[in-house]
Order: sequence, then C-alpha cells, then structure tokens
Amino acid sequence: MAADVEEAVAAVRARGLRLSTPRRIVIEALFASPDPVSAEGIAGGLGGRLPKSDLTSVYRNLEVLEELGLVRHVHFGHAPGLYALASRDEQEYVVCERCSRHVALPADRLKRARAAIRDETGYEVRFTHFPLVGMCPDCAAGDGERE
Amino acid sequence: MAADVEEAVAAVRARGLRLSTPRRIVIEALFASPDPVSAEGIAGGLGGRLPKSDLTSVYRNLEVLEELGLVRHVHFGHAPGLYALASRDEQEYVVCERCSRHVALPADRLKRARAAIRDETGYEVRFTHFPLVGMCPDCAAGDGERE
DNA sequence: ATACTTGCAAATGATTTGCCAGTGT
DNA sequence: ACACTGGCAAATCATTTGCAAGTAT
Repeated sequence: MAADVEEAVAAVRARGLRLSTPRRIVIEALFASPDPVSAEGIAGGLGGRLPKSDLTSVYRNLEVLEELGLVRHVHFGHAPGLYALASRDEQEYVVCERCSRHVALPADRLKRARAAIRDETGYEVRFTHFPLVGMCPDCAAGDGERE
Repeated sequence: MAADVEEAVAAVRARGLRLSTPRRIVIEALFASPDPVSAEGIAGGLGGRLPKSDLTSVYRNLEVLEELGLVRHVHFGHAPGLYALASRDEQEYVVCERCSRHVALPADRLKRARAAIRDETGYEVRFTHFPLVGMCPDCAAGDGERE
C-alpha cells in the first residue's frame, strides 16, 4: 500500500482529495527520508533537497495524510514529533533518555515483551507512537555521552 | 526518604535551600495528592484544598524538588506533565491511547517485560517517565469509550 | 545583609486556528 | 464554478526566562 510516490498520489486522489504542489512535496519528502522527519524538516525542504514549503501547510498535509493512513508519527521524548510513511514505520523504537541515542527495531522483535505486558496488564501495547524510553548500554554503564 | 511533609522540608533545608511559603505549599500539595498532579493543578490549590499559588513558582519549585530527588514527573501521551513524590512514584504506567484510561503498576510487576527488552535491545527501560502506550482491553475489543 | 525566591510579564517551541485569497478538478 | 487548499498572522498550550521587588536565614 503506497510503495512509491505515484501510488501515494493515487491513494490521495482515490479519496477525493486534491493533489496540490505543497501536498505533493510533503509526500515526496516522506519518501525521500529514510528516517522519520519533523514537520519543520519537511517545510525546510530537507535541507535543500526539495523546495521549501509553508510550515502550516506541512502540518495540515501531514494530518490529512495521517487520516488516510499513509503517514504516522512518533514522539521521541520531549522532542518535536517525527513523521514517516506508515508503510515504512512498522518499526518500534527505544530511546536513551540520557544521550537520546535511539534504535529502530523490526516489527516483531519485541514480541516477547509485548506478550509479557499483555499478560500482566491486559493492555495491547506498541512502541511505535510513543517509543520505549530508558538507558542505553553505555549510559547505563555510567559514562553518558552525546547531547 | 521523605515519608511526610516535615521530612521533605528537612531534606530541602539539609541541602541549604530555603523554605518559603510557596515552596511549602508545593510540597504539601504533592503529599496531599494520591495521584500525580499537573503544575496547574498545584497552582490552583488542588481545587480549594490548599491556597493557590503562582504557576511559575510552582514550576520552579517542582524543578528544584526534582533535582533533590524528591519529585518526579510522568508524561501521559500529549497531556501536560504530571508530578508526584518520587517516594510514591515507584510505579509504572500503562495508558490507553484510545480512551486514555490508565493503570498504575507496582514497581516490579513488569520485570519480565523489562528483561525481554534488555535482552533484545540492551536498553534498560523504565515506564515511569514515559509510560507504556497501547490499547486497553475494552478498546482493543472494539468498543472504545471515554474521551 | 545577602543570597535565594517570588511574581508578573514576556519569550519560547510546537502545533493549531482563522480567514481570505488562490487553484485543482 | 466551487469546494478544497495555501499562506500568513494570530492564537493556544505547556513551560521557561528576565528581572525587579520581597524575604528567609
């Protein structure tokens, strides 16, 4: 479901939405970023790789695309939300709250943890929208780095 | 470590800090709330139970008390941060991202999940500062409620 | 007396909303 | 043509910062 820009564009049209230039740029930006990007990053044109756009429109388009199920966003700690293609963001994240280094994990890598949480709480959790937070091995070992 | 207001006051003094009226009120508010409260809740006097205070001072005092290790705060989804006594907040939380219902868990209840995550990622995670997010049994069953 | 604190105003950062002009279909 | 969008300014929300006046020790 939406493996490239044209497919995403088609999905947008299929829902009766229009395809304006700013909207197309947002879509392209998402396909151009291997990692989740902030709205500001997209508005800034990914640092020159794409035309800049209005930040408000970027937010509004991300919202629309998220409703369509094409986009999703993650919150790393207190940082601004980061957006990514839903098709690509089947990953879960763990962030270090000391050095803010983060690791992306394939979808079912934390199956065991999820099952343990389900057993204990009844909740079906995911670490996609709000990632796991903790200490990375280095910071836990005592020597914090970065940030 | 700080089981009642006077002990907390003593801890503050022991670190060479002054004990002003606003600061004492923040401490009392934290002891008076069984659940985590927002800065605004404290400034509002917990709805009449305590004198109101200036929101800025509340934030500043919470910050100081957090540095002393007396206080800690949790982020439930996008909601404002909630503050609680560190001695009481050895709990971890699971929130439902649909109905926002949450459950507090005793400190070691998620031991297994934490261990699984440590095995898979090397990270030592805790669900105290940023809680677990997922779907509660009811919402997962299809019938969302509240909010 | 002298730092530490307060309280009010103003700044900040992320995101949203209002509103009217612009434009895709 | 007409509803959907864009862009810019202004609003919001939670939190922080500046700074002069107040006060605990």
